[in-house]
Amino acid sequence: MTETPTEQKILDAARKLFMQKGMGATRMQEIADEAGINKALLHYYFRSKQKLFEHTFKEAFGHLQPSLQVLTNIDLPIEQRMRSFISEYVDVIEQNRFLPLFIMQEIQRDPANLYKLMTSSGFDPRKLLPLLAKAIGKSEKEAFELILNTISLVVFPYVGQPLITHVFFHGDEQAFAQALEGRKERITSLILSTIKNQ
Amino acid sequence: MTETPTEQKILDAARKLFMQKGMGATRMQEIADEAGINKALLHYYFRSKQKLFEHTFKEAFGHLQPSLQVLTNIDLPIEQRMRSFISEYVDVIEQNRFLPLFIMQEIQRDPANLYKLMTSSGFDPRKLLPLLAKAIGKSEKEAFELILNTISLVVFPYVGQPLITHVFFHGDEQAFAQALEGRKERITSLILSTIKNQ
DNA sequence: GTCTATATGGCGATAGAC
DNA sequence: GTCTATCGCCATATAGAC
Repeated sequence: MTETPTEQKILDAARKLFMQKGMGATRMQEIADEAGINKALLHYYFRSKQKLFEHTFKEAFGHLQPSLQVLTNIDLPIEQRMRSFISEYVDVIEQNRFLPLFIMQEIQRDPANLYKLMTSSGFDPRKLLPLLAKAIGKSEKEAFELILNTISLVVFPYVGQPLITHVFFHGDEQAFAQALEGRKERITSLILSTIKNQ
Repeated sequence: MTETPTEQKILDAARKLFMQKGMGATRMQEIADEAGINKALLHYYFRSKQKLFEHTFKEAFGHLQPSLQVLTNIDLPIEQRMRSFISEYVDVIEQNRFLPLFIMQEIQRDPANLYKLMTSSGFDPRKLLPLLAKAIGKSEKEAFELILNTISLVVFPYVGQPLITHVFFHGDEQAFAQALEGRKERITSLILSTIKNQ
């Protein structure tokens, strides 16, 4: 802890660039320039690009955990849980735009590692299905579909953002952001409509 | 047309590897090995890696075009159009499992190129919004959300498949496929419920 | 058309002075 | 701790023999 100013500058720069361009397309030189320091210093503080990336990623991924945890809070009614989950999940993504993309990539590369990352911070999605099934009074199959639909609706727009922005907003990212305003609430309504009885 | 056997071998190898690993992570050497020929031959038939990639991508992406076209068929009622679109889109993906991932990667790499690819085959998503807005009797903003939600629900499970299979089905891909059975119809119902008046 | 050998350039990483 | 200079590798691409 208690990071040095330089270390902090590096992390800020790395986060920003990884967010914008992803790990593969980001050059160490760019991070150094953005941080206003030399390329060699990156390797002095973090041994490799991979380690630097993992560091910034874990930091960001950790922010998702609270929103996942809320799903398992059986003291709240299911409607409330879903509402909070969607709201917090979207907020975190908005502040860490590269997270969905990274997760997509990591899903293809090593899904087991990603699962380990989740469980190691105390959230096991496998335990989620029985919990949700009971809460909605339906089968685990339907609980699975509930969570699948929710994540789909929340995450996809951000993964598709470059194309969506280009096609529908002529490259204007602010217009894209504006189009997504209030989407949290609309998704919530749509999802909740699927768990009403009948 | 009438490709030479070597050309065909290259295309088969390239398609397979690009789909599995993406353009950035696939090496020309790997393609040559998979095709059973030499690296230099790749450049003899296709001038560059970029050109080879675009060639295979266009081929695969072309399979999606018919399902997109059906959206613009104003002779059909909107409910029918959405139903057919979802059904055909899912069918194509089921038969080309890596296509969503392929497209995801291209979205990040070069969205403008992807858009050009769509329009060049006669489908312009920009013209879709006014069409859909009229059909559902709502604003273009709501038409945008309609198409966004639909694609999200259709595509996401396939992009997330490796993680989903690992977490919820302990690696059993058949169980995953089974869980998605009938999803076409469930998505359709959900989507159609959003375009009913009020 | 197909191969071997090599040019060319970029990037991550390191050595070593200060 | 921070810098300059450079190494070493790998990937795309090309030259040229056969």
